[in-house]
Amino acid sequence: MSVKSGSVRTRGKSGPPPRKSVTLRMVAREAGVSASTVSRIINGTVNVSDGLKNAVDAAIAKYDFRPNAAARGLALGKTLTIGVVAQAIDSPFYGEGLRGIEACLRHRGYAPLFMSGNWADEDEDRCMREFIGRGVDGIIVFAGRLGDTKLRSYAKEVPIVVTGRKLRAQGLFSLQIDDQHGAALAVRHLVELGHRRIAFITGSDNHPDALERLEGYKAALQEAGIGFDPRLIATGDWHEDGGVRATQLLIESGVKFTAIFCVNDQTAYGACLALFRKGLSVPRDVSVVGFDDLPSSTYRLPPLTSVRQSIGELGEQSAQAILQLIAGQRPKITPRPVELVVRESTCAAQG
Amino acid sequence: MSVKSGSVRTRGKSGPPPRKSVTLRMVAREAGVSASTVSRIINGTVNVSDGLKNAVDAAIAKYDFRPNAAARGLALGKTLTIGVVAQAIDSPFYGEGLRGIEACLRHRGYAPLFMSGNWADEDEDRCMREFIGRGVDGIIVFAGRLGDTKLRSYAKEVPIVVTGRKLRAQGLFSLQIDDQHGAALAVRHLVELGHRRIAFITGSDNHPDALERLEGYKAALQEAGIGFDPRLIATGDWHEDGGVRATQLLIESGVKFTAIFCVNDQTAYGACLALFRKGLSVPRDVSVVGFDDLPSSTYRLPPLTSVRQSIGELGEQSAQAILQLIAGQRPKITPRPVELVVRESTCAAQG
DNA sequence: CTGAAAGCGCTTACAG
DNA sequence: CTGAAAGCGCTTACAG
Repeated sequence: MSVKSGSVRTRGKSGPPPRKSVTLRMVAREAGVSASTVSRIINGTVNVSDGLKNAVDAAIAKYDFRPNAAARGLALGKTLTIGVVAQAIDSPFYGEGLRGIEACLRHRGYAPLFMSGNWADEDEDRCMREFIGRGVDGIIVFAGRLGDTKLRSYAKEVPIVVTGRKLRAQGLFSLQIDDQHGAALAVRHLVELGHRRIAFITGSDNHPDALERLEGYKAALQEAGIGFDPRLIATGDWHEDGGVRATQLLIESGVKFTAIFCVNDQTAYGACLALFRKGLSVPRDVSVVGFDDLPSSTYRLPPLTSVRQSIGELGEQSAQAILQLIAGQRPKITPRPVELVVRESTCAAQG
Repeated sequence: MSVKSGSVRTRGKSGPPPRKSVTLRMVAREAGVSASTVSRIINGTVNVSDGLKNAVDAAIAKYDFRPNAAARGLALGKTLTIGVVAQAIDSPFYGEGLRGIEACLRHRGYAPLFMSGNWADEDEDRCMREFIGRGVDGIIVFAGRLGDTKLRSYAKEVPIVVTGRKLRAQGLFSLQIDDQHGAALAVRHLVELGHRRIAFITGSDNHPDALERLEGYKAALQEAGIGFDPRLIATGDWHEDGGVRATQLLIESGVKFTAIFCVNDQTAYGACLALFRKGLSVPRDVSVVGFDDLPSSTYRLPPLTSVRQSIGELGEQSAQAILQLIAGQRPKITPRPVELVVRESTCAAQG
């Protein structure tokens, strides 16, 4: 933090270069018209003669003029910026969603402002306030955990789109995938392969998604006439590490199982590693199914069977929805249904 | 895109809620002082009596006042925003870097504006212009590929930090890791394990990082008295898929090898999968080493031996550097040296 | 069709 | 210590 005297001495020279901004007025003077006219031409809110348009375009090009976004935002009351709350920007899950959001937004002249909630309520709340202070035109809460009440109240200040809830309100839209159905798909697949002792590794802290997936697991079991055995349920943390630990516990508990359904792919990666450490082979000894179908699941050893939810697409849809909300329309968007992708981490039960 | 008549009818009601912004003046009136004073109190640029301060704080709290960032930016000539150019936001490599950047920035009141260059010069260039138009206070080009000349010219308009180059100039700072040394570390490790036929899968399009790593590979080989065999060099694309294809080609070419050094971890993941498909076991039949040491490499089967460069830390350092540049200081930051992390994808050469 | 003027909400020399 | 005023760069009714 301390500044060496040498650099103090030269600070004047090493400082930031003078940001000589080109303004609308300079362009206007060059083109021989008023700033208003240039503004209108740029925004296409007026019809002008080709000659005039060319003159203005030339002036813009000459000065390499780019309108000041802050000034524009102030005058317009909007910033062409969308706040995006995710839990962690480095996470295969969020990464994919953010890519979808960015891709969609960029085509419409909007830019995303990303912030991480770090799986903590206070952090997520801070993100919201920061976004509102920055005057974003809308906020996307991607797989967040902020309470519905809080969300509803923020929605009074700025349009909000959330994923993973049923919540609807004025200026608030939510997009939800069918977790329960997806989980049932996974378990049915295992049942069809002859598995009867199927473990489930859930996520931490009773997250709604985990609860729904557990319901789907139970439903599919019941459907197949298999009794629910609580000893087959272990708790992870949505990350690889939780999958490793939960699987170790499962093995050490001595309970018998020939397959594991994991609450998400990262948990499944961990489960596979724990199995490997115990000398168990996937799928020969234990079949494993994940949920999400992250891009990297194709490249796992063995490639992972998983329930696909197109997170990238969900991101795109969230972006579309927030833009519609901003435009004063009610979004009519439904996420694509989940589907099972069978790869090589599952096979028929032994014997 | 079309709007159903039903929603048109109710548009007035379903539109965005009136964003009744609380302004400095309202707070000032409430507190019985002028806007100037409130502004000064908020910014801490003045000493006031406790009574006055409390009154103002109360008024701020009462109205839940949050200064308008656009107005602030316009008046101050800065936005407290840093543009970050990455190639893809969904990528384990960039994800880790962006997390580091975000974490560091947030503590200083700055927010990152992310955009993806998509490995395309034009896209990256567009990001730069967009950022400048939005008046970001600085730009971080994280593992970008924009030409040095272009970068130098942009640096005249706004402070820039780039990773992966030697480039230095007024308002420009670069952070570079020692690719060559890292590659040599990997190959030496393989040589020590008795490998003599070591393949190298490089990245696409002669990216400088790939070139440097190739140099390191050659140097370590020479050091060990092993001749360079061009048939052992294959080209990937920095992604899993390229690793798969390159490895297939290597195998099908009939050239003998007992180890593969990959230009990055994702390529190594692909190599492992291709090996698996051909019935070859890692590390028993072929040892594999990656570069980056992505978080997920710990959880691969088998856990991957890799050259660690702390990308998250590099992100943090870039953020620190850009902040220093903005403050008019010359950054004095050096990335942590790379190191080899030995896991289970490498073992002694057979026979 | 085009320009002068006011205004977006904040900051900061400039005077008291 | 505090307020009135000007200014940041853009947009847009309001008049010609």
